[in-house]
Amino acid sequence: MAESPYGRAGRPTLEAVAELAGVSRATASRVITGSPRVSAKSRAAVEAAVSELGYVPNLAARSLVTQRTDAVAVVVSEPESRVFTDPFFGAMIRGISRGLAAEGLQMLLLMVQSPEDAERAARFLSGGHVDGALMYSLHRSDPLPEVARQVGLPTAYGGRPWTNTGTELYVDADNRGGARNAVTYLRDQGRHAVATITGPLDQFVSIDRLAGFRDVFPDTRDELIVAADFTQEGGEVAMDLLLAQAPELDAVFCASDLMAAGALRSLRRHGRDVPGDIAVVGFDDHDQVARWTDPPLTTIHQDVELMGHELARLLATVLRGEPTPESLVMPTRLVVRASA
Amino acid sequence: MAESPYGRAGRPTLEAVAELAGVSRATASRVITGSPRVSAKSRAAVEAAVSELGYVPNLAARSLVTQRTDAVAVVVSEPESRVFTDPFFGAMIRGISRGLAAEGLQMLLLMVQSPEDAERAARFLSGGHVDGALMYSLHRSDPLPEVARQVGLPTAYGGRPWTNTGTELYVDADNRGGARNAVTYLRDQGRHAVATITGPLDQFVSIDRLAGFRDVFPDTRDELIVAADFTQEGGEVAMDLLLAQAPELDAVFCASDLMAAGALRSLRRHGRDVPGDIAVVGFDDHDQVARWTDPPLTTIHQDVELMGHELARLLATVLRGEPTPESLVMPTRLVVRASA
DNA sequence: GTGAAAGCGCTAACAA
DNA sequence: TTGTTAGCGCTTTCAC
Repeated sequence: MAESPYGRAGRPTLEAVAELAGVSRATASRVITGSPRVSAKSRAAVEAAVSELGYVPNLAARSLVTQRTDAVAVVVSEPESRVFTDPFFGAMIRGISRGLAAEGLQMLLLMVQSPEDAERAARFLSGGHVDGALMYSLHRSDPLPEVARQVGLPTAYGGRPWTNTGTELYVDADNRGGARNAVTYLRDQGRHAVATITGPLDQFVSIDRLAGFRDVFPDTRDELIVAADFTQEGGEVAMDLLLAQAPELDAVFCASDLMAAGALRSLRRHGRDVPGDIAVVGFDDHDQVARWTDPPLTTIHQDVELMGHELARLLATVLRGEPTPESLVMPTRLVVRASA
Repeated sequence: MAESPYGRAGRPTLEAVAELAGVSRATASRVITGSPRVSAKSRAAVEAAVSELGYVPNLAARSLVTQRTDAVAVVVSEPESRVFTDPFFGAMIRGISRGLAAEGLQMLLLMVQSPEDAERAARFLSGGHVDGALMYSLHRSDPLPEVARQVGLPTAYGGRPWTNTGTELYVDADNRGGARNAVTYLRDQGRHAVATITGPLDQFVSIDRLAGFRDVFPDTRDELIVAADFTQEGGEVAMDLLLAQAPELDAVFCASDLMAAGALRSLRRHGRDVPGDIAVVGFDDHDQVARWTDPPLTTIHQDVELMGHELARLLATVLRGEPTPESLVMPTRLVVRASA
């Protein structure tokens, strides 16, 4: 009796397909991989065999020889509470997902919440299971970019990365320009005691938005600057603090819509009218947030989904071996609603 | 000159480790895989070589021979807009992620939004890249459970699956009991024109919650039952409709907190007092929603994160080859706040 | 255009 | 305890 052309997992192997089609394994492989050097006859026979057997290539075997996996890891190392609360993450993943799909790449989402997770993720990234990685919302102490660099894994970043060899590929929003825009608008409205609620200052996104604020009000005293964590709760607490230590303020620029929503809550609680007493501007322009706050939020618009899409394209370009593309800085714009 | 013990990707192979440690590849492999049949001396030598070289096993090669990947796919086939808006998904993934991590399994999240995505996911699941799959929030027409069944991929479901061979493993909440509880509470409060806003009726979770409602009010007329889509917007529109076609209603049971939040919005717009004119009960008890609505939501509590965790454990048990565990139905309980 | 054969990097018998 | 050997399922020269 002949050797079984079925793998140990019970699924048909290329061997089985070749046998049924009456060709060699090599020819069957050529058909599967879409090589042009196959006769129409062989191709038809192999295709028939594939569908009759329900053959699906064993990806481990393939990637062992090709050294590729056609899969890309997306690393999100942020407390889960934020990932599923802040629309930013969803929009980013949506864009990445679509971009990757368009390039024929499978997206694998790795959520890293703890040092053990980071360890596991590092092993995964190093293990040759993916051709490249996408990382975003990185903090200064995140170890994964260094891991990727060491193992030579092609990586693209959402937001400017902390590692800086000058060769990192990234897609960023014009955070500084956007912030400058927002704060200029407040100033032009005649506000002169303008405060800001920043994100965590171990992220460039926060640093850049604060820099934009300072471009307009370089001499702002410390009482008007409070760092929070991009969450609604954080924004609310920060606003309480601002109100306590600088009661004369007449405007606040929040580095995210969610924090702005929290600030609005605090202001309502304190009986301050928005924008009458205090003007509020956010950053992000998330549909789910900015249009639903009371009053609706004046904010800086950025197209996060597009950023995710471009990020995926950038990495795909690198993976195809094409000349390294340029990093991208995406434009932002002010959207005026009722809060300022 | 000797053959290079470095793989084509430039990373050291087991061969290199073995050579540096002065042992055979087999012994090196034993150390890596944690076999006890190795002398302390060899073990030390191999471990030293591993860390000196920064060796990481090639997972494709390993899984080609072991037929395992130690990775599990989590399939979420729901419009992305819901996935990142409804806290349910985040909580579930968080629980799964922790459960899988505790079992030493890598989680791979596959988001399926379109038929092409489903196609790609099907190929991925069939390709031997994962040892098992977790699927939840399934609709009747989702093709992936059947794919998993056909290729014999161990799978566990969040919520009762539509495929029914009697052998499916699942973790579900006591949806019917919870709904019954909620509606009984409303009846006991003296409400007699009780309406309900259901989820999509191609999901068991919606069917079961509606069944619980009917357990208490079997003769409810059609005007008091409106199907929505689990979103806040859907809940709002559904409430508008209810108000129009059954203006006498004095209570409404919503099959999710998000829909309840939408209903509250509609009621406020129509100038109806909650709970004075109309009592509202939700389902889920999401921290991020139920405690923040105005008024805070009376709702049915379920521990979604725990469900995710148990789901992961169930699958891990199967993957270890242990006797198939029992499916789980998790308890729910009524949490009374201000809306009813 | 096609097949034979080599080998990707690893684990797991089987011997020693 | 250790090494030798035989593959896992696939792609890809290299001849024909």
